[in-house]
Amino acid sequence: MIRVAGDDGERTDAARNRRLLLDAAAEIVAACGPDKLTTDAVARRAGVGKGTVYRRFGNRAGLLHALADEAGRSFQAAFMAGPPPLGPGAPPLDRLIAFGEASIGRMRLDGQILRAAEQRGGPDLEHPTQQLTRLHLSMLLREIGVQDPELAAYQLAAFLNAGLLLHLQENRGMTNARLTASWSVLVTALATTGRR
Amino acid sequence: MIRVAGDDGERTDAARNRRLLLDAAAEIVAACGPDKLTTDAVARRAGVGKGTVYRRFGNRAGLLHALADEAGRSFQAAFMAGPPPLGPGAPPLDRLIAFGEASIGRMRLDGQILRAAEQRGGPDLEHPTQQLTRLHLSMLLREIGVQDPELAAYQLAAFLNAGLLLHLQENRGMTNARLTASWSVLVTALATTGRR
DNA sequence: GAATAAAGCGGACCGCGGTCCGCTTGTACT
DNA sequence: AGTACAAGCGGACCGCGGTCCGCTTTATTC
Repeated sequence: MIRVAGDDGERTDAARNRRLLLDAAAEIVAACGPDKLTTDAVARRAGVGKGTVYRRFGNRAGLLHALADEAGRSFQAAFMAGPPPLGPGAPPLDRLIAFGEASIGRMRLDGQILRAAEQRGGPDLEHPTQQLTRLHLSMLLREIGVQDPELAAYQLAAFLNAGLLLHLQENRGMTNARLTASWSVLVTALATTGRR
Repeated sequence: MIRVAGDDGERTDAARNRRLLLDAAAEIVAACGPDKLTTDAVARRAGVGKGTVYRRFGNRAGLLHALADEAGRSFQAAFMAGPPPLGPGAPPLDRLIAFGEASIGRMRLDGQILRAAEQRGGPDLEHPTQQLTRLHLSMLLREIGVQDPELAAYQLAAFLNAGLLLHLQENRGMTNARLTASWSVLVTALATTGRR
């Protein structure tokens, strides 16, 4: 088995079908919203069988996650390697505040998909994207000197959950300014008092 | 229409069926766990039609919620009218800490049902029980003088979410002591720095 | 107790997520 | 090119949540 550039162990037809499915899914979501995305419809539109959806993505949520990740890749790049205060270079507390602000602002655009990707029992806590978010948060929290940064990262991530933020924005009419302010208060409080 | 004691507008047969269904559900959960509870099975066991389940409880999650509420009634009583520090009489920060500790400890017993009652997109944020929790939290936060107590209550409640806590306990092996400690740090930080 | 309206009831039915398994296709080796 | 085999594929199939609608029971009025 010889592997070539861009190959991650996938057969060429499999890779092609992954793209077909992702594109089909993106079109359906754009047209009807994530709630209307059925695995049948996306398979039909992609011109493949339904089994292929599950082979590639595990389940419906996996497909949505893959979609959300494509949309969120630039966000990841921004907080990992972009300009401060979101990216490296700024003090950790500033980066935390910027991260929350960016996460909240992002909801208007990608929130629907992110929420749809969460399945019963809240977000997939062990999904790579979630892990990356928490890793980032815990790194910043550790720099600040917060006790138990891993667990604190879970706490903070729980509030940045798409389902919650969208609910607050849409059903409770909370402005992004208010959400951001409350986030700032929380992380500032942790940074000031929650030291080791 | 003459109403008698205990009557909340339900016809007698309806009330009887509600009890039959709740009892049947409790039995199934006790025997097989909440994941095995199907609406068909509970209807069959209660000796009623499936439509009745939906007439009484709206959906599967509603049934689980009703079940969880029965189990959690004593907890509600404890933090609303029980002895301090959980109940009234203690300083608000102490009550907050006690509330988190009690919520965390409660998971071992009722966590399964509480998690099962949460549906896609996290917990039912507007369910009366959730509202009561947040009302309690926001009251204590307001006493302390925290900015925007309503929103802070959402933040704190997000961390006390059953799905998250159970995940941390079961899949990440976190002890209740560690969870409680982190909760204390968080609320103490808010109380110290997050003032208006 | 007869009439009547409303509330309740039940189970057939539907759509969707997810599985399964026999068939096909791509890949590596000769 | 030929062969062998793993990987991929597709769509029939299943179980469950949720809806719908014609029938039954209950409560009220006269």
